[in-house]
Parts: sequence; C-alpha cells; structure tokens
Amino acid sequence: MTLRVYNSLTKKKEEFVPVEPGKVKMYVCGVTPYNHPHIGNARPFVTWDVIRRYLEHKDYAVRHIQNFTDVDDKIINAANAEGVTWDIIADRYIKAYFEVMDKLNIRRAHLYPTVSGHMAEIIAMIEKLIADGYAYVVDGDVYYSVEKFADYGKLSGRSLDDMKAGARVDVDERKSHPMDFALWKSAKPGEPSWESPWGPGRPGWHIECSAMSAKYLGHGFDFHGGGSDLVFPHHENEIAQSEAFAGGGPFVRYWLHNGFITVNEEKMSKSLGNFFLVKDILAHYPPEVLRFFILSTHYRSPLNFSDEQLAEAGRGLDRLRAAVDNMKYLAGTTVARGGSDASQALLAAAARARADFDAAMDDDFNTALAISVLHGLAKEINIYYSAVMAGKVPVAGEAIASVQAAYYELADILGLLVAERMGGSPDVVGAAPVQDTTAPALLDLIVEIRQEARAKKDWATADRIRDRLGELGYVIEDSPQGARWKKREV
RNA sequence: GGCGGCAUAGCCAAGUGGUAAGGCAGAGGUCUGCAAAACCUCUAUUCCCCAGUUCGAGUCUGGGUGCCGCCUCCA
Repeated sequence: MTLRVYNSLTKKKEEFVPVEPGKVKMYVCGVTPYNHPHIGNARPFVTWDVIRRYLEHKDYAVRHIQNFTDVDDKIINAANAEGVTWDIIADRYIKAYFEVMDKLNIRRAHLYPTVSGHMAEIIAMIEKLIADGYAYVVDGDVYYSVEKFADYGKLSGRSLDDMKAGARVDVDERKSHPMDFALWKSAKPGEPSWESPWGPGRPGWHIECSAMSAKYLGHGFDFHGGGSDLVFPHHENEIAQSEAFAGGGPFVRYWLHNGFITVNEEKMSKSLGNFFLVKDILAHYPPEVLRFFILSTHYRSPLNFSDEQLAEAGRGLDRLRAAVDNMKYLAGTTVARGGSDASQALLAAAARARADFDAAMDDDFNTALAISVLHGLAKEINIYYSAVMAGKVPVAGEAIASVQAAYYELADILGLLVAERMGGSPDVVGAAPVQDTTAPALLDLIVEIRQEARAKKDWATADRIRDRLGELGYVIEDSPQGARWKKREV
C-alpha cells in the first residue's frame, strides 16, 4: 500500500516518495518558549508524533528535527517584564514544553536545535544570500529581497502585487519592497545581541529554520510541517531563503499543515487570550483523553475545543479501554479453553483491522478513520467476550493473545492505550507500572465472600458489598462465569 | 480589499461518482435475583441553498448563503 499525503504546496494529495528509499527526514516547527504550551500548541506535536509513529510502522527510518525559537521578541519582553535574562525564560518554558508533551506521550524528536545555538550557521547563510544578491544591508539590518526570488508566494498562493495592495502594516521606507523581511535585526538598547558582520544584532524569525534544517537534514528533505498559520509568512519565507541559498528547489518535498484548535469556533491563540494551557487541562482530564480528542478529527480540519467535547472524547476512549480490560480478563480467566468458530472470526477481524487501519493512515494520516477501525475491533472483541461470559464458547488463549497484540500495535501507532499495555497509571501516559498486589488480592477475597452470599441468596449482603465497593471506585460485574471487579474508568 | 478553507443526524465525525462509516447521547430488547458490563434493534429517504454535467453527485462544475483562517506575533 502506498502512502498518500496532502501537500500544501501543490494543494493535492500526492503519493509519498522519500528522497532516500527507506528513510524519512522531517522538520517540524516548534514553539517559541515564552509561556506554557496551550492545547493549540499541542495539536501539531500530537499530529507529527502520530505521523512519525506510522512512518516507523511502515519501516521507514525517520529523522525528526524540531526547533525551539529561543531568541525572539516575545521572550525578550517576558524577560524584561520579570527582570531576568532571556535564557532564563527560554529554559523555563522549554522545560514546561517537555513536561506536558511527555505526558501526552509525544516521543521526543531526535534533535531540538535552538536559534541561540546556531548563530554561526545563520550568519553564514545570510552572508551567502547577500553575496548572491538576494539580500541587502541597511543600517545594520539585513533584508531579504522578495522580488529577487521568482517563486515568491508559491506556497501561500499569493502574488507580490496582491500583497502590496493588501498590506496592512506601515511600510518601512528603507525596504525596497514592502514584503521584504528581516534576516538580521540590529540590536536595540537593552536587547540580547550577537556579533555579526553587520554589527551586533539577532536573527529574523524565519532564517533559523532554513539554517538548521539545512544543517541537520540537508536541502530537499521530505516533510516540513507546523500549524497552518505558519504557511505565510514563515514557511513562504523559508522557501525563499533556502531555495535562493541552494540555488534551486525544492527545499521541501511535502509540506503538511495542521488546522487550528478553536474555542467557540474562533482560533485559539495567545494573542486572542482564549487559550487553555495544556497543564490546566491535564489537571482535570487524563492526558490520553486530550490526545484521543485531538486525533478524533483529521489533522487538517479545524477542531473545536470545549469541556463537553473533551468529556465526550473521554467516553469514546473508555470504550477502547473496556475492550482491553475484557481481553485481559479473558486471558487470565479459568473458563474452559479451546478453539472455536468464534475465535476464528475474531482472528479474521484482527487481520481485517490491521489492513483497514493501514488503509486509513495511508490516506493522509486519517486518524479519525483509524480510530473507527479500532472501535470496530473493540466491538468484535466484546462480542467474543460476551459469548465466553455467557458460557457459549470456550476461551482460545492463542487467539486472544494474537488479537491483543494487534489491538495494542494499532493503538500504539496512535500513541494510545499505553497504560493498558504497560500496566501504568493513566495519569501519565507511558508511566511506570504501579505494582500493588495487595489490593487485587483483597478485592478477590471480597468478591469471593460476596459470591458465597449470592449463593445463599443473601441479596442484601451482596448488594451492600457491591455498593460499598462502588463508592471506593470499583465496579462489580456478575456473569455465569463468576464475578469480576474492575477499577472504574476515570 | 486580496488569498485560501469549510458547511454531513441532538453532539463529535469519516466518506475514493454508484446509492450515507464510527463514536457520544437517546429509545426498545437480550442477559441478570436486581444491577453493571456487553450484545441486538432503532435514531440523516438524505449530506447549507439553487442550477448544471452524468445512467447515477454528499462527492464534479457554476452561482448564492453562512462560518472560519491567512494577509501583523501566533501551532
């Protein structure tokens, strides 16, 4: 099966062909660390984490680079407001970034290059752009001359004339074209600065990604992504810089952009002030619920956030988790063993789910459809579970193990159900298992006693035990095969 | 003003021109001592509206309407 991806540059779905067979090089625009990440920030990283997981599932060796823009006005402003240096702010929020993204089970990129760590590369790139006539120096600032780059506007689909006409900002008279953008900004008093051939200053916003992607991935790498608000001007400018620098294109083969998270149908952003911090959401919901919520919509579509939607996502995720519980229970149960037509049907369902899942993901990473495949398999598992619990079919241990493996494997591509597989806590996806052997033993004992009460038709005692355990967060389920307890889902 | 995107049930949401996935919520049923869980059935004669192309359109074309985004920092 071939992977097809929607390329923002061509505005079409295209078959994915890597530059080098078997390898994928991807660069994802990271955050400017000046505040705690909000959930709008979380979407691209969950999305790219799944993209990477799926590519690795397809046996590609993935090289994943994601930057931190640690030299920036917003950081400088935050630092001045607090009376600390810029690096204190950047370090603090880089830590904050990792703290929540780790909880969301986002695998770390192979490298997180920073602007401050790549001044030499950035300056060298600017020097060449000047030497080649694509940039000019004015009073210690360096600007990129958009008119020198014939393809300017090809990503965002706009022409220089359109932009000149629609310019809403006061034009700096020193620029030769209103859309020319800064490659290097001369230092103003009190700002952090670095030495350069044009005097002390700091890089413009866009040049870092051109310089760092070139260093770590080379020219013409496979995937470049980020939020769709980065299409213009950020990515447009990156193309202009990198293709001018390299003397040709393409800078990037496939551009992928995720849609926004909205609140009341409006874009969630720090500047609008309508954002929810990830850490605050995680105080009320398990991280996996947020992750599931994000993946329940195709990455290019807008995703409206609300408490109700998140709760609904949680209930949908519970269904997937319940199927895991049922499989685990069957695997550990003592009911009669042996194969059956039902177990054959279950194995067939698992094989079908694998194929359907891949087909969904091959179609531009359709996670919403992939989740529905998982729901379909969950249903098959539950049908089998019901049949076993009703005493209609024996348990086929090998079938269960095989289906469980398939289920976990698919869930893992989405980065879900990690706690179920690892036996960890749902509070931190992927956390170390909590080994508490006493509580299960006690619960087994209590359930056993309750079964004796039930055998004597002492319903009052049986119900009291069930009610009291319910208050403690444990659910009792009776069946012809006996009673089982489980911890109530969050 | 320029450029782009989206409109599918009560809610979320997928959908390759061939007769509307999945989830949540809701109703009924099976099972159960009662529950719970699970399962079964039902819940869009129809995909914003109007034309057109086609044997056939949620899917293509044109025109409306509404919403959103980018054009300024933004994932």
